[in-house]
Amino acid sequence: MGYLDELNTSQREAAENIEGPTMVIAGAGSGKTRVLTFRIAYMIDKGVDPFNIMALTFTNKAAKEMTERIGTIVGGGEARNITMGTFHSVFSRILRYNADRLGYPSNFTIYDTQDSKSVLKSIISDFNLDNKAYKAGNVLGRISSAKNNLISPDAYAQNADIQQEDKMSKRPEMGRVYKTYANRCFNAGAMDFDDLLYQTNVLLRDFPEVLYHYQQKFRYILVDEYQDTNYAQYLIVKKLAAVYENICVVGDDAQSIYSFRGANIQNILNFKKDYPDFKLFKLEQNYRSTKNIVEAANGVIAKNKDQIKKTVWTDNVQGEKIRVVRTLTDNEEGKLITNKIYDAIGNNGLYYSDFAILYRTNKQSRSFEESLRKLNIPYKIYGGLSFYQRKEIKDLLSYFRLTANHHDEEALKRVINYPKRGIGKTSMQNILIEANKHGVSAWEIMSNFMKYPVAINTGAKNKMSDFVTMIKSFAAQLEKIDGYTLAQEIARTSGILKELHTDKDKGPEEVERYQNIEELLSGIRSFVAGQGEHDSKSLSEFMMDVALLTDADQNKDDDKNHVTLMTIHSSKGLEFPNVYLVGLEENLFPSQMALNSRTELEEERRLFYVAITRAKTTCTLSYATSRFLWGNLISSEPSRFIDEIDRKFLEFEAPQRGKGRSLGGRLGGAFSNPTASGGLNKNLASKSLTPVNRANPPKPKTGGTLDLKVGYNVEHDRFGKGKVIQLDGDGPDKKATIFFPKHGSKTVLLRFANLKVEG
DNA sequence: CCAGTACTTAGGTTG
DNA sequence: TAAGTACTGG
Repeated sequence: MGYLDELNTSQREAAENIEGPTMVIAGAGSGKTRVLTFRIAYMIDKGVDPFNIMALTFTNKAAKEMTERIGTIVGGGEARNITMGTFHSVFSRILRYNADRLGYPSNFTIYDTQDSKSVLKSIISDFNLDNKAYKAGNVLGRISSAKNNLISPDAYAQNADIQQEDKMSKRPEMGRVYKTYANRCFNAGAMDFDDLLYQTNVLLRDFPEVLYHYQQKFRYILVDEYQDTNYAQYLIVKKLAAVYENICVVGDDAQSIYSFRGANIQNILNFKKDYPDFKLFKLEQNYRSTKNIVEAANGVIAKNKDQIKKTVWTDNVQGEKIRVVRTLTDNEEGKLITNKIYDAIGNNGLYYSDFAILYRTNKQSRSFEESLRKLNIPYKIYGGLSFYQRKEIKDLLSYFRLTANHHDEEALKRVINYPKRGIGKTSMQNILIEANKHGVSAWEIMSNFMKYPVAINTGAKNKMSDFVTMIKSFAAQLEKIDGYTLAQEIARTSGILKELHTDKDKGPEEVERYQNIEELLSGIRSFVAGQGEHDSKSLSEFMMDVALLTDADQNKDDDKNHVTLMTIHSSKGLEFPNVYLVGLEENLFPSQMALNSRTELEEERRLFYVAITRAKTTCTLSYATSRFLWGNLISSEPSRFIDEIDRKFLEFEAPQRGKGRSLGGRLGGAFSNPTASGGLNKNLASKSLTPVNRANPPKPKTGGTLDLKVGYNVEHDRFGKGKVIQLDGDGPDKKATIFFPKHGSKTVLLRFANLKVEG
């Protein structure tokens, strides 16, 4: 157990106190992960069975890091038996195992936020609600917070306070929407992210034997980032720990920055009430940053009223002062910071990866991105669209989802007519209406036209039946062949691969799409390979985890030596030698939206605290006195947070010479630049052209509807020459799918297409 | 069905 | 400004 010698006194005490309720308040950079991992290692050394340990984190990254670190201490074999992961992944596994008790299939789909919003959009439109008051995102937020507070649809509808709130925000039908949403998800065999916590609570509440089982299994429970737990998470942990009370929570109230999504600081305070004889450990020595940085940050956070008292200190060197720089515009800010990084690397031989640019809002990344590119500095912007959210990935995954769970309605809607197979919106709408009428899935209707007569034409019915047959043929192989082989077959047979392949020679974006699909498939291949040849995994196994994966889980071996650009929120838990904290302006940071209440402002201040404490050696703050906002140049004042740092830790940098000149050049250019008015003229010109085109009367339609056959060569006004590859629909709905060498294959309505048939 | 246009809106984010 | 959605004409 020599590894314990690597801990300081309070770290060691916290790690060794493995019995009974324990709370660890861990200041920034105080070695929190180290305590957690050593604590688990110590437990195992003391004879605790790894099967009895559950460790919960908030991000996949944290879970992965901890697994690896424990593995190096106690050995991978032991580490594997610990139940470790995010709340969502750990409880999704428990839910799958017990799904039948709740009436869900064990292979239930996990709807991501996109799916959830799409369900809500269709409900809102079905109910004819005003989609201004009922924006899918807002409605989902409302439902999400209900679920996180364990309020069922029925309880929601009966709660007078909630009804009042919804009336005030012009959403009186919220209760009905929530209930319908829950029903549709259930009928689709789908849980959304919040359900994973909500339904776990239902499971533990309604099935005492299940609760008993997991109480016995998880005799030792650890929770990381406890300040970020919401009520649903809090209650799960409380119930599971109720018998043995071997619960250890680790967190830092000063770094609570997610209250806007339901995190509740009160959970830290409740801990005292729930476990009066708990032991409290404070980790106050910072190993990360210089004295200047630590003390400056302390001074800032001291301005908050709500906090648990602690004194973070460090033995590290005094270090440089925090630099404050001012620029005239946001573009100027980008150039200046980028130049500083360029110089620092050139003069001191540092790595690109020693630098991070942190900002409050994603859109601020633009000016830095431009300047970094100009100087050829490698950078990576974190955040934004993740791999798994990309259209082509979601499309293919939808086929996999549908194969595993036929009732998955969002997957069905996505791919029923992609690639094009002549199943239109109206036909599908009729199916969905029928499904909702009977309270069954759309699949149920489509595979049982005898039982559920629907008024759509036979052609569409036949095509749907073909689709059903195709998916069923995939499903028949789910447990027979390995996941990679099946995934490949689905990609091919469904037509997705072909669809993207015909696009391939079009442009870089199309090529990228194709590459993404290849990347997904190769990801499946490595997942499936597992240990040996005989235990290769199935596609259903892959699908169980895929909804919970994020970009960080992709083991890409790309170059790690780059400047990091990210929001302060996503920087939590990370550290960098040199941090540039940009856009320190009133109404931007603190955000304008946080100025209404003390608690909101305090959360912004904690965010500022998190930002400063990411820095190990140097920290630079910057602000611009004017900034482009939605097309307008607005002037801005320096953030109050700069003033909140004691002057003795700051060094104000004189604005650089020549800056005024370059700005003058820019503005002057904009005012006097002939292209500005030229551009305007161009717009006017193109507008005045349109009526001229319209003046050309459309040619009268020839009888193309009648005698067109597959294989004919035709000519289209816009797409040029092509060959008919498919014909669908009748009368006015008659349409042709035509392959145009220049534009790929298109489907056109014959009524409008004005095709010329070539002799 | 496709493509072009008019109109709206704008935070932070994990799973 | 930029991006996304809803609408409209062929």
